[in-house]
Amino acid sequence: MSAETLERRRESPARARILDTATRLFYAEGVHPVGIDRIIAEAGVAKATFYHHFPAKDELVRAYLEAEHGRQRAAAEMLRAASAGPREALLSLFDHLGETGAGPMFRGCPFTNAAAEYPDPAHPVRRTVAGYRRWSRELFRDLLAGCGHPDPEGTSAILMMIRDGIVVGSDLDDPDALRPLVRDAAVRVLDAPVPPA
Amino acid sequence: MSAETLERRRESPARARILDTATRLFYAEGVHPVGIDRIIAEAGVAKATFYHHFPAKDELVRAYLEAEHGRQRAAAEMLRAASAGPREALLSLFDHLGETGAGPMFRGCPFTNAAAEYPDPAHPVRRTVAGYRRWSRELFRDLLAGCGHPDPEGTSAILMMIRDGIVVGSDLDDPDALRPLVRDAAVRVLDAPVPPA
DNA sequence: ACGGTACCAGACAGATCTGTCTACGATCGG
DNA sequence: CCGATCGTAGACAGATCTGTCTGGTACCGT
Repeated sequence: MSAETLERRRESPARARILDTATRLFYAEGVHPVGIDRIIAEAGVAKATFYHHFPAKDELVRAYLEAEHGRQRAAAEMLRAASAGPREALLSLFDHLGETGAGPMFRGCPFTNAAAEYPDPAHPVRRTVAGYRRWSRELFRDLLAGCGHPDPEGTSAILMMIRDGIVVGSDLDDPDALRPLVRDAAVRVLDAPVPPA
Repeated sequence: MSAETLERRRESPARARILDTATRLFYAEGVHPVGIDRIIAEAGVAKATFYHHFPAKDELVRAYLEAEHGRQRAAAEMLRAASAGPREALLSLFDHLGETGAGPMFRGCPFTNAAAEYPDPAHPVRRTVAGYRRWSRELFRDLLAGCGHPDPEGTSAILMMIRDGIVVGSDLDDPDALRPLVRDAAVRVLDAPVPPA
């Protein structure tokens, strides 16, 4: 198969319709409860077309998560560019997280939600989730290093805890009660004295 | 139906076998992927017996979560009793969380995992999850109030974020790297100056 | 004009799943 | 001894699900 063929296939409007529909349904209702039949019906696509673009449902799940990863990378890059410095970028990342979590369509983190449906850590979907989380943690770490934090490694892991807590809590508890605490939480972790250890 | 009948039914060994098996399988593999047929086969119980004790699968899921809630209540009470004061109790709760997360069978929080499989917030299973989270948050709040913290309300919500971050991270990232950071994270949140707000 | 590719429509196999049902044995209080 | 209850074993209906396959249409580069 030629490179142009692969390229054309990746840009196919049918493929885009499948991926858009899957993104909407997977995020709103979960992966396993949403069947292929439903996706192709709502995308207006034939079954053969679906299996032409995606060899199996799991590959569609992976593509859904990869696309989400791409969107988050772009959003993070925009926030970083609009911020005065690394510390402001970090804090606006958390503000953004709190705002997203208070939106009406928020249903938690697509990655952790998907991971909950794939118990096997060796599964390709789980590896995709792991890749996203690695990127997220490294983003925190690099911004911390950029603003001269004495412990970027450990603090990035603790910021990751805060991040997970915001997305889980915004989904399962009251997101409006959580939102005003988001920046406070990040600042507490950022400005706390690092233990001697 | 008499009160004794209900009591006998609740203590039935067949019911206990069903619940134990369901607990093991639901936690390890998720709720939807584990079918009734598999549960009754591994529990050594007839199908009619299952539907005699549980009107539907969702009720079994609820019972599984309620039982887990009970175990966590007992564990928290033990830790509280063994601690010198509320602050020590709080910190040992987090230590306990980190240790559990590093165990070989750890698969994340049973409640958030179950919630990820039930998108509808009005579903009985989701209400059960919400009840557990309310209890957990109030436990934090009361311990904070007990050790004279100036902002038990907001800080309990931030500790809840840390809690969620520990269970998610222990499942999806490297639990052994996370464990030494757990107490540090809790202390940073506990001892940070409360913003003027 | 022709071959390759993309696409639609839908039947189909084979394997799930939940929940109901029949039929029968064991135990135990009254 | 009798009726209620608890239990086992398993067939069954009805609705899923994934992935394959057939058949036909349309475009596009050569």
